[in-house]
Amino acid sequence: MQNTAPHKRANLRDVAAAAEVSVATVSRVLNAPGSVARDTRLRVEDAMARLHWTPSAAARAINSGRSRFVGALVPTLDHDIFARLLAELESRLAEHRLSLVVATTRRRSADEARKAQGLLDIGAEGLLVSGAVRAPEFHALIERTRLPAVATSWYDPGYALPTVGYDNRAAALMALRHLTDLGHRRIAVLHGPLATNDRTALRVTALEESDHDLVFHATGMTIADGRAATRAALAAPVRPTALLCLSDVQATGALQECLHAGIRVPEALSVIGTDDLPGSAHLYPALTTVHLPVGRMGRVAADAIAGWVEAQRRPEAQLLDIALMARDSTAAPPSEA
Amino acid sequence: MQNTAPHKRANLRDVAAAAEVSVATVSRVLNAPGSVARDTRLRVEDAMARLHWTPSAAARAINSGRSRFVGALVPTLDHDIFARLLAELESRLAEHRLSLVVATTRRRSADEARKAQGLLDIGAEGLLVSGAVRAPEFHALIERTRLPAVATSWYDPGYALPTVGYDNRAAALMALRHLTDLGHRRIAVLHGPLATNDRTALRVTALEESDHDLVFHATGMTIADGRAATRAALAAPVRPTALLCLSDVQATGALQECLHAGIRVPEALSVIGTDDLPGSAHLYPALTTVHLPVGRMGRVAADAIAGWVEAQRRPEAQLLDIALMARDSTAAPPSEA
DNA sequence: ATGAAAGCGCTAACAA
DNA sequence: TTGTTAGCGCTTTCAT
Repeated sequence: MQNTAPHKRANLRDVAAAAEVSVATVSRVLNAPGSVARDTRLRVEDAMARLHWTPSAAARAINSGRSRFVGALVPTLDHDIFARLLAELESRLAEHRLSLVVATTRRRSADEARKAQGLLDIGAEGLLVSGAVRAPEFHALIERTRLPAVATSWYDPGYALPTVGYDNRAAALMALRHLTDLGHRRIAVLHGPLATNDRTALRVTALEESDHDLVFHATGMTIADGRAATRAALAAPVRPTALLCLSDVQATGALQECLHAGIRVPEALSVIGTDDLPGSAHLYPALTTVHLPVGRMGRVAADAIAGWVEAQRRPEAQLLDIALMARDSTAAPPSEA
Repeated sequence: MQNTAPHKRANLRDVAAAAEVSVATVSRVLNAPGSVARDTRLRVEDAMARLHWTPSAAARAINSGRSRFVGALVPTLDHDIFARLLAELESRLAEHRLSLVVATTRRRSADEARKAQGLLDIGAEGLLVSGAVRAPEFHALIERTRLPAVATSWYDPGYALPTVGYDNRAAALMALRHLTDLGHRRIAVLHGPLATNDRTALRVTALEESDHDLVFHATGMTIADGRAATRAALAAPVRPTALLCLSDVQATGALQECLHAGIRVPEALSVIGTDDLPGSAHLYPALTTVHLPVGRMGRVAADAIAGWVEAQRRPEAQLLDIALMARDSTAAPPSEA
């Protein structure tokens, strides 16, 4: 029989008592171990261990005004690109001793503001968002609270939030250039929804502004959508010699459709993607695509937001390099059509 | 010029002052609105809005002893299966007004205990882990702290933690049965690392214990690994007529390899997977596989942990159904070999 | 229905 | 180097 209370979690006072020091000393071995005499410190640490004590994050937060976590607002986790982004964010933030709380917006503008508010309510010190946020309430919130927030997946030094990402226009044009350099003139473009995805919109706009005569096919973001859009593109009166897909997922669908339809790639049709997903190099044929540095983007964004919340350093917009990965799905167009 | 303090975030006291009530009343409109007179409540709510006030999560946590978030410990986010699991967890937990903090273990036993401790330190009320956790320190931690924790991706009513998942042995045997029913006798099995993935180990063991004469090929969890292992399997002195892949990723690699090598599937070789990833139905040929209900698992697990932390209801282990998705990558073996 | 006041577990200014 | 003590923003008795 012990006469201590039944089973309450120990607190700092208990540790102080057990180590026969004051609460301040215990707090010191936590926050400034150097300022505590060696054997005092040892006694305290021993007491902490005996009582299985860990400081209460809530109590520390209330005093320090810091919660040590940031929120990430992504449209979905179903797309490999966001999953990889989060993975890198999480591991890099951990190095800054920051945790990551995840929220998904399902591409709904209403969710953007609501979930951002939710993250704020639970004490997020910063926000990471993917792409431009449409909801005006979101921006009002950020402005009002002065919450550090960085946007990823695109680059725009003029945006309200610091951006860490690549040049989406350049990515689309790089793919286009590759095709035209090979001699393609009849090119169909497969792209995702413009209304809910500004990166896609940027890519499409860049292509529209080029002098080339492109046919655009809007579709969804799944492999099945890519297949369907490919069917549509190939059924056009003037059949394209190349398919420019603004997402590797759609390109994957395009390749599948060609396989099913018996169309030889790249001999009869060239296919190029955008993203360079892990699987893209292993498709049949290996997909030529524009590499978007998602992993590095995650790390850079993590450092940016960490620097901001830790040291009040508002980061500059950062442009990350993209690169053409020429593989086996593109070639010169068939000599005569 | 205002003579209020520069720009401090409002607190409950400020709201009370603005509404000309006591702090207790403000607290009440938050926690028991019914017990406050209608127009007092209106006055308070108005003050809250005017001051843009939201309660501090840390302060509430310190008083209520509740942080309202749970942690998820997953090996990686790079695999579609974990990404989908997290997506479902997050959205379902949100319905319970719980947030999700993500931590990845990179399949390292040392990380399991370290990251779990980290989640605890920041105040997680519960833990969700994927698969069996090897690290003994993890279990010691759970036991000592009595932290609600549920394991997903497998089913074992005898495990230390409540499990929410499917029968991995049955999944492997279901795939095997499909092949043998078709007449296959020479079957090669492609599987991932046994040492770090217990679900894989369960599947492999089940196959080993069957009476069938199977050849096992251990490989990694990428498409490239699947391709390499397929090459190895097909180079065997007695060439298999079917490939049983314990992951759809490996099956995808197998299909790619066959495409590259000019091996016709399913005429010359049957390929079956396990997982039923979103893309699997769109491979060429469409992959026959065993469907694992990852989405539902996420929702069920979220409900389980929520019930536990909210109502101290330790959940029962839950078995989820699996199903064979017979598509185009399997057929009877070639008549003569 | 409302208010006064005592904490929750910790940090940090100030003293010694 | 160590201790005392006043908060941090909120919840929760206990009065009224």
